Amino acid sequence: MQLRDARNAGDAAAAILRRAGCRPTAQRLLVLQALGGGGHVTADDILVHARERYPSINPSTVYRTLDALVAAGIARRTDLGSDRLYFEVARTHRHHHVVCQECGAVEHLHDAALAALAPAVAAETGYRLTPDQEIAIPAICPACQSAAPADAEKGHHHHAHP
Amino acid sequence: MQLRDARNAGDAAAAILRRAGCRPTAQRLLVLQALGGGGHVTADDILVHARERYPSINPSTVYRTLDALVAAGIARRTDLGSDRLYFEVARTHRHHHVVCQECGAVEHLHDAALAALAPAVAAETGYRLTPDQEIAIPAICPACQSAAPADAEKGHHHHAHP
DNA sequence: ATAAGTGCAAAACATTTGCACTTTG
DNA sequence: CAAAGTGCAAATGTTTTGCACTTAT
Repeated sequence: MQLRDARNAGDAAAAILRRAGCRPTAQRLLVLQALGGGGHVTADDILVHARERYPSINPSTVYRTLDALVAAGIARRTDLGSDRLYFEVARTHRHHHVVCQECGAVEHLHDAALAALAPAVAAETGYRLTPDQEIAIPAICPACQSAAPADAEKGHHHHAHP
Repeated sequence: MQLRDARNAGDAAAAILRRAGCRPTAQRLLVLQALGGGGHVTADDILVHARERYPSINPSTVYRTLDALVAAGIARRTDLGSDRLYFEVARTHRHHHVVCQECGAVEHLHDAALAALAPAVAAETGYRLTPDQEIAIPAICPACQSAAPADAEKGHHHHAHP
């Protein structure tokens, strides 16, 4: 049945969880799987994904699992400028995000691209950039640039989160 | 009584409201006044300020007034990376924000300081920066740099919003 | 008078928490 | 079995909304 399937499919995932001191339950494997796409997802995205295979899973469980994964350094909580929290698999190297204001698409930006920022900020304000926080940069993605010359008001496409 | 006082003190403010097509009520003048400090405040900050002079003012009124002021271009809704919304008086020139992760202090950053950013973002991702969105940059303010060498965990000072 | 603005109570949200029950090791 | 994890229901905190009442013009 579903329980066993989920557990078998996620041998590597189970190991990841164990290493983090978490018991590999079906629910947690599904959360990890939803995160595994490499994209940026909300708790609700994860819940929806998990419910497909495990309908009884509860939001609390998703939130608690995410907390545990973040604490274990497996997941990362990311502010993308909206009112909800986003989560992604933790990467080893720091990166930032460009977020399309039209469709919500998100891309990574190497830390190096912001190299010039720290000195400029320090010079103007004396503030020092934190070495581990990510910066969310509102922007327009290439697809939306060509698709919608200037209709900011109406037809928000909202492609899925990439 | 309070009503008249508030109204007299805010002749210029009343004019601002009228120009925006808003009737200058005591409540709105107080919202404007709370915003007037030039800082970044939450709806609740404004509510607290307004209640000092007008105890019966309601959160809904603050929110509705802020909506109106934002729509009129008088106020600006600003994402400072927290879970609540911040508001400030709209400036004519675009600027960004550095936000101290230790105490919450906020400073402005001239758009020019980010001049190098747009080309770097375009080169790496193809995304184009939006001309009117602000970027919130998490950082550590000078005061917190010297005050707290490395106690990220405990003594969060949380000075008032500047 | 008429439209705009207000207060209140209730709803909408995303997220958190207390607690009893179930699962894992 | 004990500890960890789960579901459920209720609470949280911020923001929004419906509606009847008040105020500004």
